[in-house]
Amino acid sequence: MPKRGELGRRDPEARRQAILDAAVGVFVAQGFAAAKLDDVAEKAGVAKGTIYLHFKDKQDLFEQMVRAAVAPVIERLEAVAKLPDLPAEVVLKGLYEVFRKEVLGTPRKNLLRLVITEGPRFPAIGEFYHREVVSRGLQLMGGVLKRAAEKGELADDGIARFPQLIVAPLILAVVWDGLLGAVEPLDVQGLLDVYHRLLLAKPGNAGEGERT
Amino acid sequence: MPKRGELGRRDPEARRQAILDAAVGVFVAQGFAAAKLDDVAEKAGVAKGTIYLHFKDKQDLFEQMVRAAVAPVIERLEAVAKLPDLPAEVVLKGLYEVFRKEVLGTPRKNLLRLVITEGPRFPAIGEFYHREVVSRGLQLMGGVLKRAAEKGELADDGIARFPQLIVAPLILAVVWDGLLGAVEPLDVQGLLDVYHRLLLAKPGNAGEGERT
Amino acid sequence: MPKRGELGRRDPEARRQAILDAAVGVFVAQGFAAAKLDDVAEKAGVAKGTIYLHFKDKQDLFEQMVRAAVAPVIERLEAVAKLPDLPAEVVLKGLYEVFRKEVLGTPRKNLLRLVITEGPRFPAIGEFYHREVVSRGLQLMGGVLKRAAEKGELADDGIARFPQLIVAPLILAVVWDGLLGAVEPLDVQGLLDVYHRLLLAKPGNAGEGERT
Amino acid sequence: MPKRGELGRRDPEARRQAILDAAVGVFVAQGFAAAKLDDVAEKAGVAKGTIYLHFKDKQDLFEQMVRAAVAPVIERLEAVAKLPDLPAEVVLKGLYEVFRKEVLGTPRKNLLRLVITEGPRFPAIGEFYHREVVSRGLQLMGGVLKRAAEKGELADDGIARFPQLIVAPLILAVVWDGLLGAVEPLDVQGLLDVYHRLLLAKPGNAGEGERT
DNA sequence: GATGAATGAGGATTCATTCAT
DNA sequence: AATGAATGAATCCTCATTCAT
Repeated sequence: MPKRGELGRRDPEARRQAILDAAVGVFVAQGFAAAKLDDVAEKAGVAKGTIYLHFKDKQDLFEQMVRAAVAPVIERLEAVAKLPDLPAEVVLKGLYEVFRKEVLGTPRKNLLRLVITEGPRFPAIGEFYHREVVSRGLQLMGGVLKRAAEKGELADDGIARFPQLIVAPLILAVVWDGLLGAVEPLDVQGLLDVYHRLLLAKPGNAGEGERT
Repeated sequence: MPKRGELGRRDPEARRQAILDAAVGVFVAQGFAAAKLDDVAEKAGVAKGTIYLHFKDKQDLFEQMVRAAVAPVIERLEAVAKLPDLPAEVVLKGLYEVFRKEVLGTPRKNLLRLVITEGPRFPAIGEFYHREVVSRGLQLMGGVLKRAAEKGELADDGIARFPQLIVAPLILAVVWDGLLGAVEPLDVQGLLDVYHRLLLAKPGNAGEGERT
Repeated sequence: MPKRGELGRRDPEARRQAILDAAVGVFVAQGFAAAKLDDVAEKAGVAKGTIYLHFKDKQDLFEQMVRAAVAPVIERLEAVAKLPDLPAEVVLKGLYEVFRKEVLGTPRKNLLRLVITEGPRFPAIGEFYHREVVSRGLQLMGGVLKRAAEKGELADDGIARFPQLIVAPLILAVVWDGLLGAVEPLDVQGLLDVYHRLLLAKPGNAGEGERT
Repeated sequence: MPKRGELGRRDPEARRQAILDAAVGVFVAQGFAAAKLDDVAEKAGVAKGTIYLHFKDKQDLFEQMVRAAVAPVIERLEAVAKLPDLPAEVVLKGLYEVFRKEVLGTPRKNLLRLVITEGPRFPAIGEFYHREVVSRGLQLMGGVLKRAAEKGELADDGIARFPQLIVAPLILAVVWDGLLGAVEPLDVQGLLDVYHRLLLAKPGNAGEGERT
């Protein structure tokens, strides 16, 4: 939380970023409609008017904030896409591991929840998110699963037709955490372990997996 | 959409219900913060002030609306709980079928999404929802799964430890529909079919590797 | 300047009128852009929000205020139009007399100046003013002048083609009063007397008129 | 509309003038209150801050802008004042001709309207305008008219006491154009012709009824 | 109880003015 | 001097809540 004036007048990009960072926090905590730009400004250490030097209005700030926050995810996806073909086992393990450590264990999960929450009211966000994240992710996972299916590694070849299934427990975890986390925490690690086994278990060898 | 005056002046309960019904629509469409009580009143065919005769304030209306809307679900759960033990196969099939037809195919899905998205800002809702729906549902599914596991019907006995998994694709479907449904609709039926197969063990490996 | 609460809740028309009355004062004093609705509300003895129960927004208030303020003028015009044909001499004398006493000598002149001032930025006002006041007035004066011309009462028959000329010294007086009145007051009575004589003087009898 | 940088950095006077020129356009189009200094700066090809190097604040810019814009008029008046005495006939004809061609037919009329409409809120402008333009103009016209009256050229000698009357149809034309020009254009030429005839005595009654 | 006009705190946005560069 | 990013006071407008009828 930078204090007023710490940001050099010279670096507009830093200011912009400070506003975006502050916006994440405020929008996540309050939702779009209830978020106050005053709060964003204060948190960013800038004056109210400054926000409007960088963003057209509240909605623009919101959308750009989502884009900026999602950018690293996109980069990751692109990086992964360039990797040589990896076995489904490895990809899944890595995905769940990364998600658990770098999303669920961090405030980042709140952003995902925010997208889920506000997306329906912001078509632009839905489209952007689909284009940049979802369709790329599906493509990637689709490829991995198809190869796995061909090698007979999947418990059910139908999985390859629904790469979304890979992500289902992650969405569940995020939603659960937001709604019920305070009442009954979820053992995400355990859940993902089971799910992972479930996806890859060959018929006929169910349940043989080790558990931590 | 009842018109003003159609509600008997004598029946406060009908008025209350009319307000709740109207509230569902408005809150679902706008979210809590952006919802206008003016709209609720108009939709309910009631004067704005009347809302305050039945509900303490906007938040109270919201919470009671969720309770009321969730009530039928609770009843269903209770009814099902009284049924004799049914095989997992049947229960799952029925659950997915009902969900697909009576939730996803209807405005009701929006309510579930509303709970998911606004819940985090309303602890009372999280607690209520957990107490009345989630814990009961888990209990129910837990029992079904445990029995299924004992009979070796599950692809992985770990599933019995995470009844939440049963619901994961449903949550996915609801979230997808809200965020991406307009861009790329999801073949829910196909998805659930695959998932259903995935959860249930293939013939030939029944009873293997029981643990516990 | 009614005080808050003096207006019965029951009489919305009175409130509306109070707001309009207050608006005249504020808009006249500040101009449209600089006028503060807070001031209007305070002057009208109502809360800010109340204004919006009667008027869509600031511009709507402005336009309706002009309409309301101009209404009596329109009525007058209509009343005069129903009168039997009067000689130009009488009509002119009456017009100048009324204008001097009931417009120039009162705050009403400020409203005329406001219309002149803001009209160009509010086409709706220009059109309304033309339709309701100007064209009717021209019609009226046109008839009077035509008859006068036929009877040879006019100094120049061309006047009948430009009924606007009747009004020229009145506009001059209003404009002068606003811009220069504080520095050098204008003897409107004297000016109008001369102008009156000028219009009606028959060629050949110039200057024979008595002066008060 | 000079582009940034075209103005010599060396010539502060040119910058000042560029700002004044831009200001005319913006103030005329929007009025004082609604005019934005951002627009002035952009139009002048200057940074917003630069305005404050030349003018104390918005009001100062406005007042100086009026002074600058009115300056040529003053020069004209002075030039005319040095001319030998001309007959009223010629002076009037010339005045109306010049006004019609160089004011009404040009954006300059907007400036006159601006002075008329904003003047009342800026006493300094009223005083300045009176001192520099109005009183000189009146003096000038007063002289012309007095001589004309003595020669019996006026339709009514009273005109000499109200030189303002000369200008009444011009004010009318400017006001009409702003308020009603879009709805019903005014035949200024015709109007002025009639008025001109009206002011000047018909042959045959010259010299009658002189009064001091 | 029911109404809906009235309230006024609250929040998004604008823009004259300042000031570090 | 010139710049234009930054400021924050000012203002329109909304809407949850109240209350006289």
